[in-house]
Amino acid sequence: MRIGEVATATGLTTKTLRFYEDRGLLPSADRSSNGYRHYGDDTLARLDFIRRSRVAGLTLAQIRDVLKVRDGGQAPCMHVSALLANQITDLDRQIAELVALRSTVADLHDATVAADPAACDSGRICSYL
Amino acid sequence: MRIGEVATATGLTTKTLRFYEDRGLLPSADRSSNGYRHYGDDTLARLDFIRRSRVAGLTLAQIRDVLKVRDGGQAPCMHVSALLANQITDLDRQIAELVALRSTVADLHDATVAADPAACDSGRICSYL
DNA sequence: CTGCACCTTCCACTACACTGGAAGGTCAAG
DNA sequence: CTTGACCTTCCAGTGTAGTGGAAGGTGCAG
Repeated sequence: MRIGEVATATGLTTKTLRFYEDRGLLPSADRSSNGYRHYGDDTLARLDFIRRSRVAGLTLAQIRDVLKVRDGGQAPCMHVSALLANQITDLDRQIAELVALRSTVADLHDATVAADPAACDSGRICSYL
Repeated sequence: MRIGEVATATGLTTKTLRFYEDRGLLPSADRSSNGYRHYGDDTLARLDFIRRSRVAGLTLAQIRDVLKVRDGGQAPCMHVSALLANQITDLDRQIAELVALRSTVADLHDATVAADPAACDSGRICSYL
């Protein structure tokens, strides 16, 4: 398959496919005599793996590392398991931060709603923030 | 005060202060005859406002707009109130996304823990993702 | 032979908030 | 007079995941 066909089959753009190659998620593609990239069907499975991994919130760098393990002939199970565990820890931290921020902002907003406009001219630019 | 003193007083770097000026959060500073920036004490209040706004998760562009309203002589109350309301909506959306993602990733991780390593060699690169 | 779709590379740009470094001017102390 | 701590400007890079466009080669139909 040429790059455009892979793009159509996966819903990605040719730009993105070249970008993935550049970032090491796809191996350097075989070329026909005219220089066009040429892909086998295994590429579609690989791109679907990349898609699933993206949906799971992994970065391209993380996905690249998993693929590198796999391409080295090793089953990436342990690696993937550890990666997902880290991912969960990260997500919990991010969620906690956002929830705390939400609470802070909600308090600030409540103050703006129940406010005396005259207070606006204190020396702190805005009395609500 | 010179820029270094402001930096020390606020805990920011001189780089950041020049950057804020460039982005319109600080007005073009007065200069001494040698070209050095020269700040009044009101700058500290302004930078503290910027700090509080940053803590509330506002972007520099949003803070700049609030300051522009304020510098125009208007009390930015209504503007700030609307901004905070938007911010809460955004945060709720982000939190919901992260919670959903956390659930997806947790399910994937559970599968890796309770797994049969032999399944790793199916044609999908990694059977867990 | 000309148009069109397709492919190639390379460079720049997006948003965000800085940060690093080069090259040079200023000022007080020793 | 030199050292060192300041200050100035400007350019470039960080990380993320691409996107946009220029300039040019390839291959097939009409």
